[in-house]
Amino acid sequence: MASSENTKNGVVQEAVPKGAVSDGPANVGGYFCEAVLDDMGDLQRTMYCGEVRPLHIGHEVTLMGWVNRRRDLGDLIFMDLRDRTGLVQVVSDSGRSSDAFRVAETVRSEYVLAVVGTVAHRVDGQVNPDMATGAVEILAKEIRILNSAKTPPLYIRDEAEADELLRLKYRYLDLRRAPMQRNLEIHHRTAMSIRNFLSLEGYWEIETPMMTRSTPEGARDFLVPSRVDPGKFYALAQSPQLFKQLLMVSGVDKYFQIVKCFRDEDLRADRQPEFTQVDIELSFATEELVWGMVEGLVKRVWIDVLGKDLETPFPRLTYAEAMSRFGSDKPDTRFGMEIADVSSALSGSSFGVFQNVLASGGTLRAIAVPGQAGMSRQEIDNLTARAKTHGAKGLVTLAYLHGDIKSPIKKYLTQEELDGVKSVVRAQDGDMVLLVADAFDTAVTVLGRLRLELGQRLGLVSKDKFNFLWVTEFPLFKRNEDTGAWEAAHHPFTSPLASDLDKVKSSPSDEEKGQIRARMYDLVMNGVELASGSIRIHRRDLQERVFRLLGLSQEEARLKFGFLLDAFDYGAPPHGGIAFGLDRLVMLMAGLDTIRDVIAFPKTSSGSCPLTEAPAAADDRQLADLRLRLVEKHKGGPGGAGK
RNA sequence: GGAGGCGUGGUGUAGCUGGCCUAACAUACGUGCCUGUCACGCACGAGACCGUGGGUUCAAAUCCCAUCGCCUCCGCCA
Repeated sequence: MASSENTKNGVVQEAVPKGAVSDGPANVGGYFCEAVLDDMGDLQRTMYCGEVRPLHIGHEVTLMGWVNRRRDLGDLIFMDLRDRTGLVQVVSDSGRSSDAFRVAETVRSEYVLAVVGTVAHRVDGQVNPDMATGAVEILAKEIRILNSAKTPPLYIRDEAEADELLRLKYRYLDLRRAPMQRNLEIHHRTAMSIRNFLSLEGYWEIETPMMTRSTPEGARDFLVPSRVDPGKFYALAQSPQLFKQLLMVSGVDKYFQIVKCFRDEDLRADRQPEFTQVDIELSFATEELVWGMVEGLVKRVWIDVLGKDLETPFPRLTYAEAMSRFGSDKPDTRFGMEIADVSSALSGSSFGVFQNVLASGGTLRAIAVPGQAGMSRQEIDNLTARAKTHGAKGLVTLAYLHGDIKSPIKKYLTQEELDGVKSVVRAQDGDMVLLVADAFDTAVTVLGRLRLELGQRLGLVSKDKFNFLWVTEFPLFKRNEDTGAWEAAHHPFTSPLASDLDKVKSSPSDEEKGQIRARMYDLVMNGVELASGSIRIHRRDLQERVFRLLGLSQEEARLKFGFLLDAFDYGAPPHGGIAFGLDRLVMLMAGLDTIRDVIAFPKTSSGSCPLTEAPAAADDRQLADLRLRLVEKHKGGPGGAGK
């Protein structure tokens, strides 16, 4: 092009702020400004790119899409045109249609085109077996540039190698990539499958308020100041819990909602401040009813979305059993290495630490790590350090190798005791036994975490397994480590187990409080909590009693939950339900490690959105409307330049 | 709130036991050539002062301090 000389000056750069994507010289001096943009005019898309097949050969088609790649061979130009269905090759040569060819010469990556052309067989030997449309190509008759594009700051390729911050800033480009489109589709199809299933089962989808009142317990609320009533705040709903219970009182009978929930807590790979729940509630519920329904639902989703069947019913495990066997309330059952109680095998041991722990009500627990008896000194030290960060005071190792045993405490143990441990933890020759002596909770939690870490590291976790299970009979209350106060383990509306009801009715001691079990259940898959629910309390007297045990005065209870208690006075049916983390579910189905990849516009781990730059400051006028004044953020203590 | 990792042309990385770095490689981008490419090829070219601020030093991308951002984990998430 004649103007190419002038475009070389790299003019643009100086105007572009650092860190911004620069316009390529051609984009600026040349095509980007000069490109003659066409109108769709009377053109209508006749099919999608990825769906062209040999059966369409000879047909004239009109395709619309983005230029994925262009291969310019001089008098022959190939372009891969992309839409959400995939790619198809468009060919333009100087001989066939010189108009189309002239346009093709000016086209660049990510330009938006309308292509009219004939579907043709590829020339002999030029079929691309790696492409769904690899047997055909489009002989371009007309090419219209519907829009030009700057050189994108990320590659629109399947393999994402870009920094995630950049991907989030240009999310609309990141989402052009096929794997991301696939994730969005899986998300959509999962939601559709759930809607269909529940709808057919007689559940009504009902919307509940996002702006509601702050709940005192649980996660931190996102607050929304009221302009009309200055000094007062709404809270963004953490879950529709109370509303769905009220809907049961209303006689809705079966409710569900695919709903955004908000929690102002720190983020993780699988935690976002706003996330989507599948919230379900039904009247006259029993555990069996809920579990059966959920099993049917999950089965349906797996078939609809993944084309795979699941075996139901799912195995069940009580909380107590899950803790003692796996050291977790969400055990990953894809591999063994279960925790064993070696207390009685070592009860007579002369090792002082064991004696002390046992005497003070503690326990000795162990796992056998397969084939790891030959672990190096350093590996053992690392494991011990890991155990300590998880809360253990130490870690005892027993290496069973070639019929011999290597252990720092070998001299304190008899052969009988060593054999006893080996048989209780079901260790084979060549295994490394890890033993923690501590209070029950600490011992199993530490070993549970080591079990997970080692299972991962040793490749014992098979990626293609989906191991579902129900964890049941959770404790109703748990103690807050910091304050010592009793809190609801799930939420305060969870019904106690009938057999533990007498403990609720009386004035239980702390020990008894800790023993009260709840009609609560979690659906766990591969070590991830997928759903959580319970049979609720539906009677005022019982609800008030539970509030009291949680340390809520009658006054406070009425202030915060009066509307619920009142509702219970008017014929509340027994009811219960469950809530799924939809994004987590989709993440697991898609085989991903982070929930961000299945959410179109997620937040970074500090809660910001690089695309919109939210959160952002409010201007004075907004603050004035809300009668809010900001307090200066004070920097840390007096500058201790002591170093 | 705490711990760890990362931050170098548009992108992905190397360099980071200080001087051979007036920063390398790949890719993308631009120009030219090429009628069967499909990660097209070939040639030429433009492009970063190394997140930011301060310090140490004759000398810093490289060491130290602070700070910002991203990621992971712990706490937290009824």
